[in-house]
Amino acid sequence: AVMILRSRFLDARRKRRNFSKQATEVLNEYFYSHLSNPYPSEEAKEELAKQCGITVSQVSNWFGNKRIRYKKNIGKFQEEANLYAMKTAMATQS
Amino acid sequence: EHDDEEENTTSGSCTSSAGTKDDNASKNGHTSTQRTRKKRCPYTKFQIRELEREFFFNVYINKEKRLQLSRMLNLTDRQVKIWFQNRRMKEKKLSRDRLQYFSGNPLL
DNA sequence: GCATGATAAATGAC
DNA sequence: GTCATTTATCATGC
Repeated sequence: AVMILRSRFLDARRKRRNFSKQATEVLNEYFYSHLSNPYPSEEAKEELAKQCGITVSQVSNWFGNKRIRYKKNIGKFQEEANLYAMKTAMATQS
Repeated sequence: EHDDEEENTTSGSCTSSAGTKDDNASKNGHTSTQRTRKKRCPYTKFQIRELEREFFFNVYINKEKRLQLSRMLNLTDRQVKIWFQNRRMKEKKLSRDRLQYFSGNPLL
C-alpha cells in the first residue's frame, strides 16, 4: 500500500483529471470578471484553490493556460466570455 | 570572460545534431529592433541525463563545469545556467507537493 | 480529433 | 540568485 501511494505522487505528474464543473465555474467567473488584468494575487489564488478544492499550483496552471489560450484565439472564447459577463451582471444588480 | 548566448552558428534548430534545415531569415533583419523570443527546444534524453547527473552532485554549478557541460551537450552557457535554475525550482515544487501530499493523509 | 491539465524551455522583474 | 510568467510540448480525457 505504501508503494502504491508513493508511486502515485511521484509520477502523479501526468495523470491529469479534469476539474469539477463547479471548480471550472469558479475559475471562469474570476477570469472573465478580471479580464483586463487576469492575474490573481497570491491570496486570491489561495481563496480560489480552497473554493475549487485544488492546489494553488493548479490554480496558477489554470490561469496560465487560460490567459495564453484566450489571447491566442479570442473568438473561440467569445461565447463563453459573454456567458460569464452576463452572469456577473446578473449578480451585481439586485 | 564575456559569455555569449546568442544562437549557435552550427545549428539553427533544436536537435543538437547537424541542422540540415535552411537558415531562417525571419529574424535577422539588420534594422530589426525586435528581439524575437527563442523557440522552446525540448532537450534530448542524453542531454537531460547528463544535466541531471551533474545536478545530483551539486545543485549549484560553477562556471567551469557549466562551460564544460555546455560544450559536451551542444548547448549554450546560458541554456545550462537556466536549466539549473529551472531544475532548482522544480525540486522545490516537488518538495512542497510531497509535503502537502503526506500532511493531508492520515496514512503513513 | 481536439479540450484540458501539467510540465519543460525561455524571459524578465527584482 | 529566486520566482512568476510566457510559450510550446506532452499526456491524457472523452
